[in-house]
This record gives sequence, structure tokens and C-alpha cells, in this order.
Amino acid sequence: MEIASKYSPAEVEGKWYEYWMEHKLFASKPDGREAYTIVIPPPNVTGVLHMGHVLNETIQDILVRRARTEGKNACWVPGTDHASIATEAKVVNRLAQQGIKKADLTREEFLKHAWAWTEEHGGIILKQLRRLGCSCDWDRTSFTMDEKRSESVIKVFCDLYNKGLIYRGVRMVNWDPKALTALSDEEVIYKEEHTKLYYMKYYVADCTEADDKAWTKELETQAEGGNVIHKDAKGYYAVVATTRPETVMGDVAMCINPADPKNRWLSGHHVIVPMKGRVIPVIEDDYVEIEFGTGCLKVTPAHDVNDYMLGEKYNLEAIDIFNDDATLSEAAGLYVGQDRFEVRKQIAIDMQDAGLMEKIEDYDNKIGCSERTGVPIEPKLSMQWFLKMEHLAEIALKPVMDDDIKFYPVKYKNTYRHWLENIKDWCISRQLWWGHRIPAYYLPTGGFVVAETAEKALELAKEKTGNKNLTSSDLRQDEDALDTWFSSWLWPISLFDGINNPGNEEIRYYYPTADLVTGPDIIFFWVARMIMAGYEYEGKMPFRNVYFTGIVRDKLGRKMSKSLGNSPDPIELIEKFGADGVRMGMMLSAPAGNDILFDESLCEQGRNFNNKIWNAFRLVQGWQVDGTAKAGDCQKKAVEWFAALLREKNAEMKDLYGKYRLSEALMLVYNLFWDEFSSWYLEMVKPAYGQPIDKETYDATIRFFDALIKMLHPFMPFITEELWQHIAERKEGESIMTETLTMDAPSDKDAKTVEEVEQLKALITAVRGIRAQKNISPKETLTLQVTAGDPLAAYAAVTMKMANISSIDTVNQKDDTAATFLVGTTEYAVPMGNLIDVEAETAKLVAEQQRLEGFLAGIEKKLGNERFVANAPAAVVEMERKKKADAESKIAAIKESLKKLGK
RNA sequence: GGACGAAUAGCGCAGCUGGUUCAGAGCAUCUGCCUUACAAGCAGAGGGUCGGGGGUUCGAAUCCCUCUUCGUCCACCA
Repeated sequence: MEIASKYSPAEVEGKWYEYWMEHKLFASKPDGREAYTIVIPPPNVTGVLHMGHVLNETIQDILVRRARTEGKNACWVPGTDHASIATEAKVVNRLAQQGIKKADLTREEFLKHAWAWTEEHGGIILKQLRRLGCSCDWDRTSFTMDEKRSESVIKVFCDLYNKGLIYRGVRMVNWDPKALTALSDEEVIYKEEHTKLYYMKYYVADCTEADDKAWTKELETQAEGGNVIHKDAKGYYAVVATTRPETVMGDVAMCINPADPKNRWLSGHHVIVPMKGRVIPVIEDDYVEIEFGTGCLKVTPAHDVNDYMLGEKYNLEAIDIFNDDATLSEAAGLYVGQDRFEVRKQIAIDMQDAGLMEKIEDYDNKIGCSERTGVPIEPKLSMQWFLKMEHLAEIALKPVMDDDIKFYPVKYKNTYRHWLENIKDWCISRQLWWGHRIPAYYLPTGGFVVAETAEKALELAKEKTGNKNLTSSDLRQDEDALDTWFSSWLWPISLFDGINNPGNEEIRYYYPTADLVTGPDIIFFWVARMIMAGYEYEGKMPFRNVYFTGIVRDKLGRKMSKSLGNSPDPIELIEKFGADGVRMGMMLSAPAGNDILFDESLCEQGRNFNNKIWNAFRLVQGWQVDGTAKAGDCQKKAVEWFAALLREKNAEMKDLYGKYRLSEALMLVYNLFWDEFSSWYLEMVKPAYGQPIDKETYDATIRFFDALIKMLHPFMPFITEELWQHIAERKEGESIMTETLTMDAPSDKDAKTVEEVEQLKALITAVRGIRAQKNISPKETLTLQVTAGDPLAAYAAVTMKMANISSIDTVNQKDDTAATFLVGTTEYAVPMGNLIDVEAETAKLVAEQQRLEGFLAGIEKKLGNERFVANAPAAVVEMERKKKADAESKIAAIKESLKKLGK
């Protein structure tokens, strides 16, 4: 059968994925085997595959497939996340394009649109995962808002409420004026921006005659370290620096530091809010930084977290001057209905015109922005639901600190600890419709009940009010939905229905899951909270190991983004290089925790490797097998060596997997296949053209090939499955995927064999090097001379074949015209006849001699150092002595050779 | 402003508790080859003194201090 010289992924990938699906090879049910579970970090239901997913999912697939080769019952559960803000925003946008405003729809109507959108776009990403070869148990596909998951969320909400961990209250929250919802602290990202610092005049409202006299005097003396008093035609004034002049309408006080000498004169006075004209008190608190701005702080409790704290402390009124969309409200009294940023510009102009602006400076500031919509968040007082975190943080900290749950890389333990130790209550309500609706029901008489269903709520309501005549229409369910992460944090439990159906067979079998693979950006959002929920609801960790991937960047180190256009479409890459090639390209440069600089050329390398495997197979597959022939010495030695090498490398692989050093594991098997197997082993056993191969060697080669593709399978599932069918007697329904890879541990003898062959390779390479230097064709046969005691004598047949040597002669005297070289301390010589270039050969030897003499001098110096000999361990000293002896004998050999050359 | 991490061949990286894997593989580069498995390949070669400085030690890429540069996270300086 003629096989193409180039591997064509497109022809095999689809076929095998179908085969795996058809035979339910990814499916898992609890059984007697050890479970290996991964739950997918659910991508947004309406998302599409990007390079970050490719990295993440490839790693998970490698781990899952590896677990299968170890004989474990591997279960990878896929699913998607409803991503409330992101999805709702997309739906709102689409409706807007159709001329529909969300405000004009009822909740039910809106949700109908949202579900339609979800069905239209949902699951695209899951289909794309199949192209990548992901071996998820698709029958288990879940959605954070499907029935079971929703039920779990509501149950947990009620439970936490009943435990007193959930409360409702008016607090300062992060308000997203675009999405019109509160956000958790984690959803706020800070961006550096160039802004202005406005210095505004607050005239003193209550300047007495005595004040005037005293201040006038101080103004004249201008004493160092004394009051800094401002006065103009309109009177005395304080200067307040702010980045947000538009909030002056909400000012209820001015605050100075009691220890601030500059502003002592203002103590106990009142000042007039510019533009607004309201008279406000000057209060004193050491929260105010003396050195910042003028040391005077305007206090706007409704619009700043810290001002809010001051407001609480000094019992100040909070005037909310913004509407939900961050336009100015009636309460502002000025600029009503205008946007906050327009007002900022306008009020600055107006103040300047009114002589109320002292100056404006440039200022670099950090602005908190909504993670989803990108708009600057507005600190806002509002009624929200919160989850107390103290207890949950406590139960989640210890297991990570104690390494019950291991983080890879470990540096994230610090990050984790710091967050948990400084945690604040979690704002879990969102003013959105797309999500799990909060199961709180308000009573007509005030107050509320929390219950899993409307029916139960009614019962509770009757009890609470004592009114038996209440009907469900008297109750009004809370309009808010829950934060998306309030469902994601249950994912490892809810996927196995452990909330609704505690202690069921599946949760007992699959939980705790084995490994979690995710990005460090969601360590707080998701990882930490899953750990909390895991201990709260299962009493156990949700996963044993967390593998944090890096961020995928382009080769210039920039984040991949749509706007930069530097993010390749994974599906296009797969079409170009094959899924196996893309997977390998991704893994080649993806050590845990480091950012990945992705470059298409890595996929090319992956594709080339596929081709290499393919061609190695073509070679083996084309051999004629002679059942009666005996294996030659060369073949025997080769088989013996490669068997030893495989055992060693397999053990190394195991170690690397254990440390989650997957790129190194891939590199190892890449070298093993390409260099050791293809370049060395196959060349050793390869029969002469047109000749058959003996059965013994052939069978061994097939066994090796089989082991190699099994080692490769987790990384490159498609090509390995394709080739496995040709070398194994596969029955319908069987797959390389479910084959276990068993191999003996390497022995000391293996180590010795491998080491000998390393020397042998050095010998062969040296001969080839001589050919390259002297321009001797590989086809031209040479002879080799060695002085007595050749340690590689047992491999003579291999040497002769690989270096094209006709005879290896043990001699006392090397040929005068030989090119010589050393392997270890053994000197070899290749007689060159008239091909020898005496000058070049001499130069080479002299250089080598000089190098060795330098080396020797270093060692002698070391050994001459009494303190070294006295203090260093005996083994180290012994080693140095051996090095010295070796160097000396090498130098002697070179001198001998030089003499032969007449130098 | 804190905390953490990183700096090793042209590039992206590995080098665990100091001395035989010690200066490493991969890609790239250079030279020679279309040798009938593979030019998406084969054979061979060059290249770094381990960010700077100081210290500990018989001995430092490895431990300590310091500086520089980058990155990440956290933080209420309006």
C-alpha cells in the first residue's frame, strides 16, 4: 500500500473524533477503578474559542488522557457559564439594534430574548472543543443555569440565609452605570488615567471680627509652619483639591487633619460649597492626609467609600446626586439630567467664571472601571444582598496553606492568603434579569421571607405574618439576580448533583476532583470561592491540585485581543496545522504559571513532528519480515538499548507529569521519538535496501512504536489513534485512548546500557564529523583503529553500520596518517591515506591540547589548595583526581599523535 | 505605597536543598547533503561566564546583601 509522504490531519481527525463519540469512549460511570475527575472552567455560553481556551483545554485534555493510560476512570465534565453581565449586555445591545429598549420589556419578555440568544450562540464553543480533540464526557454537558444547577444555587442561597451568612442592607457598592448593576470588588479593575486635579474655593461662612483680626495678622507675618490662610476680595476661603468637581453638590462637610498646622484656622468654622452655596461644617479626622493637595478634603458620603466612612463616623447626611445611569439627579439641584463627565467639564468652566476655581493641575489617577462594560464605576449607596465571608475565608485558608490543595506554581499561595486575610463581604446581588433570581419574597406588611419556591415562601409568609389569607400574589419576589460566580462556585459539586442530592453515588465517586486548570486571573472570583463552597457543602476540598496557566500573548509579548488583531483564530490554525500540531505548538512553550508567547511557527513545529511520526511509521510499515532470519548483532544491541532507554524515559515522564511540567514531558517524548528512536534506533535496525528484517527485531520495533505513540497520545490524540490501528490488532470499539501503558521500572543495568550507548553515539558522531570536515561521502567506507581495551567493543557491529566502517582494528601503533579523536579516554583513529591534511590535523590537536592543559592547570590549582583537600568531601576530591588523571592521559595521547604527524 | 516573581546562548526557557548531568536542550543561525521513511528532511558546526556590584565559602548560575530593569497582584491618598 502506498502511503503519502506527508501526514494529512484533515483526513483523519474528524473520523477519529466520530469514532470516539460513537463508541462512547469519553463516557464515564462510577466503577471499581480510581476516579480521575476534571471539571471544565465553564466558558461563557455565548463565547467563541480563543487561544487562552486552547491552552487551557489542551492541558486538561492531556491530563485526562494521561489518566486513562494509567488505567484510571477519567471523567472530564464540560459545560458553559451563563455569564450574567456579559450575556445580558450582549442581549441588550442586540435588542437596541432592533430598536427595542430593555426598559420597555417585562422581565419575562426579556428572558425570552436572552434564551433565544443563548440557544443561537450557545454551545458553539463546545463544538469547537471537539475540533481540538477534547475528550469530555459530553453526555454530562451542563449549564450554570440549567435546572439542576439553578436548583442548587437557590438551595444554597436559602441555606446560607438560614445560617445567618446572607444579609441585606444599604451599603456603598461599586455601581456600573452602564450595566445598571452593582458589582463585587473583584469586578472592578483599576486603570491609570491622566486626569486633572481641581483646586476649588470654599469661602468661610462664619468669619467673626475676631477671626478677621487674627487672620489678617497671620497673613502679614506668614509664619513658617503656621496657618496657610487664603483671602481675596470676597473673603477668606479654604482650598479643596479634588478630581471630581461634579460631586460638590453632594458635599456635606469639609474635613481637615487635626494635626495639620496649615488648616488650624479653619477648625470649628463653616464653609460654603462652591456653586451650590450650601453651608457645611469643617470636621476633623486624621484620615485626611496633610500632605495631599491642600490638606482639605471635601466629604461626599454618597459618592466615595471613604467619605462614606467619615459620614457614618460623624453622622453626616448622604446626598445622592446621581441617577443610576450617572446623570445628575434632582437632588443635585444643578446640572440635572446631564452626564457626570459633561458636568465635570462644565462645572470647572462655570467655577472659573465665578472665580471659585483657584487652579487646575494635571494629575495621574487610578480609576476603578467595570470589568465587563469598561465604564468607570460609581461608588453608590444602595440596597444589596451580601454574603458574610469571615467564616468561609477561614475554612478555605488552611487547606491551601497546608498543601492539602496544591497550587502550581506555589507562588499563588501568597496571593491567595493575602486575599483571604483581607476579605470583605461579597456583594452577591446584581440588578440584572439574566441569572438566578434571588429567592426573597417581600411581604405586603413589610419585611421578607427567603424560600426555595414561591409555595414555600407563601407558607413562611403566612407563619411570619399570622395572616392565613395571604396569597402568592400578595408576595413580591426580589427583582435582582445573583452574581454569576454565586453559581460557578458550586460547579464541582453541582455537576454531580451534590447539593440537591447529597451523598449520591456520583458525588461520592467523583468528588473531590483531581485537578483544576485555570488562569490566575480568576483565583479570587472562582478558585477561592469553590474551595469555600467545597468545604461548606461537602466538607472536603473541591480539587486536589490547581494548575494555573499563563496568559497567552503574541510573540511580541502583547496580550491577545480583538482590537489588536493579534489573536489567531484557533479553528483556522487547526485547519492549517492539524489539531495535534496546534496542541503541540501550544504546549511547546507553556510552562505552568509563565506567560506564553505564542507564535504560529510553534504549530509548524508541531505539524513537522506529526510528519516525522508519520514517516517513521511509513518506514516500519514498509519492511518485509523474514520469519526465519536471525537478528544480527547490530539489531540485538539496538533493541537491548532502546528497551532500556524507554524504561528510563518512561520513568522520567512519570516524574514530570507528577510535577505538572507538561511542556517538559512533551519535549522529552519529542526527543525520544525524533532523535533516539528515529535518528538512532531506526537507523541501527533498518535493513539494507530491498532486504527483509528478521521477525525478532521487527516485533521489538513494533512494541517500541506502540509504547511511543501511547506516550504521545495525550499530547497528540489523533495521529496516535490513526497509527495505532495499523500496528495493533484493534477490534471495533477499541482505542489507543483506553489502552494502559505499563512498563517496568528502569534497572541499574539499563542505566549502564544507556550510558554506553551515549559513548557509542559520541564515537559515531566523531567519525561523521571527520567525514564532514574532510569532505568524505557517507557512502565511502572507512576503517577505524583503536588501541587495546576498547570499552565499546561489544557495539562494533553498530559502529560499523552507523559510521560506515568496514573494520575496527585493535592496533598498537596508529596509522601515521590517521585523524584521531578521543571518546572518554579512549583514543580512536581513522586512517586517511592521502586525504590527511597534516596542517589542519595538527592545528586541531594543538588547540585541543591547549584546552586540556588549561583545564588541567585549573584542577591542579584546586588540588594544590590545602583547604580544598581538607574541607571538601572525599568523593569530590577523588573526582578531581580522576579528572586530573584523565586529562593527563588525554594530553599524552595527543602528544603521541602530534609526534606521528612529525610535529 | 506594599507584596510577590523574574533577569542564564539571537529568541522563548530548564537548571530542586552550593562540588559529574554545570553551563543545558528546543527554535533560530552557519556548513555540507534531494543518501529510495521523512527537504515539513539528513549529517555536522558555531554561540552564553549565568542583569551590575559586594559578601559568605576551599568552591557560587545556585546562599546572603545591595542596585538596576521588567512583570503580576494588592492598597482608601481625595
